[in-house]
Amino acid sequence: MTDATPIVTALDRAGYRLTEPRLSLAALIADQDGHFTAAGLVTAARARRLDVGRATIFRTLEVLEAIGAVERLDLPSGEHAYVGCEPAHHHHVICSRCGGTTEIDDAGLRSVVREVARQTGYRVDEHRLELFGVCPACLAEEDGANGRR
Amino acid sequence: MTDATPIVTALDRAGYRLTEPRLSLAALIADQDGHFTAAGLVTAARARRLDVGRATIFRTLEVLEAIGAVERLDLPSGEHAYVGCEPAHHHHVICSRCGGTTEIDDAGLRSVVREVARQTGYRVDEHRLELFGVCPACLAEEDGANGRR
DNA sequence: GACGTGATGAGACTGAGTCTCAACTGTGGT
DNA sequence: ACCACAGTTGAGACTCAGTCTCATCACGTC
Repeated sequence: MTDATPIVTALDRAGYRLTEPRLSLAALIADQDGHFTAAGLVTAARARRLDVGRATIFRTLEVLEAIGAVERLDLPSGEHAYVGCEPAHHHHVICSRCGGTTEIDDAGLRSVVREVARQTGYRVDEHRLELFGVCPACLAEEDGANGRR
Repeated sequence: MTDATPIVTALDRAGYRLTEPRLSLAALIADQDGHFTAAGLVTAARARRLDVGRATIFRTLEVLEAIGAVERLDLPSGEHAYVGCEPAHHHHVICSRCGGTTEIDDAGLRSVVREVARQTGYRVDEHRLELFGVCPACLAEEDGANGRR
C-alpha cells in the first residue's frame, strides 16, 4: 500500500474531519510496508518534520482502528503493532525477519471457531489469530545465504 | 486449579531453586481461577502480606512462562494477562464476563495453519489463537436475568 | 555447617499510552 | 466569502507496566 486514499475516504465516510495531521498520518501509514508501531510513527513523523503531536498519533491510530483502516496486533515480544489493511475480517501472517505482513482470509478458521464453541459451550464473540513465520522472499534469501539448510 | 504442586514440580524439574517467594507465588497463582495480570498478583501478594517484591513477580512470571506452567495472553483491551495451564500446546477461550478460561485442543487449527502456509508460501513458525466470548455458566445467568433475548 | 551461586527486594529508571486544557481549524450554514 | 462552533490538536504533565541495578540473602551441594 502506498496510496493514502482508502484511509482518507474511510475517515471521511465515518464522519471524521479530514484535518491536516490526519492526512499526513494517513500518508505516513500508507507508506509503511508491513507492520509498524505507534513509537515508529512518532519517529517517522518527526523525521519528516510533520507537525504532529504524540497524542494525536495515538488518537488517530485509535480512530483508524475503530473504522477498520488499521488493525492492531500483538507481536510475540509483547509489543503492540499495527498494520494498514482492508476493513474486512481477516488475519495476518507476520514475517519475523523482514517485518512484512500478508493478509489471509478465513482459511478454515471459521469451522475451528464453531468446533471450539461446540466443545466448550461458549458463545464465541471474538477471535484473534496471529501467525508468525518467515515470508517466501526471506526464505529464499536464507537458502541463498546458507547454501542449504 | 487450586493445587500449587504442578507448578512447583515444574520449577524443580527445570532446575530452578525452590525459594520461598516462588512457592508463595505458585500458591497464589494456583488459587487464581481464570486469567490474572502481573499487576493483580502484585496486589494479591500485598493483600496476603507475602513479602514478594514487584521485580520478583515479573521475574517469576517470566520463568513460569518459559517452562510452560503459565501462558501469556493478550486481552482485547491490550492488557497482558496470564493463565496457569498444562505445559502442552493449546489455546484458550476466555470468558469476557467472568474472566474464566477454558483450555482447548487443536480443534482443526493445525490444518488451518498448513493451509495458510500453502496459500502464502510462508514458513509458519509460531501461531497464537485467542478466543473471547461468554462461558456456558455466564450464558445461563444472562438468560435467567433477561428472561430471554 | 560453610560456601558459592542463583535469587531477591527496594527503588530508580524507561517508555508506552492517557489526560488536560487552551488554542486552533475544518465544515456546514448563511 | 464569511461566521460560528464543535471537533481536533499539541505540549507537557501524568500514570502505570515492565526493566535494571546492586547490595544482600538463602537454597542446595559438598
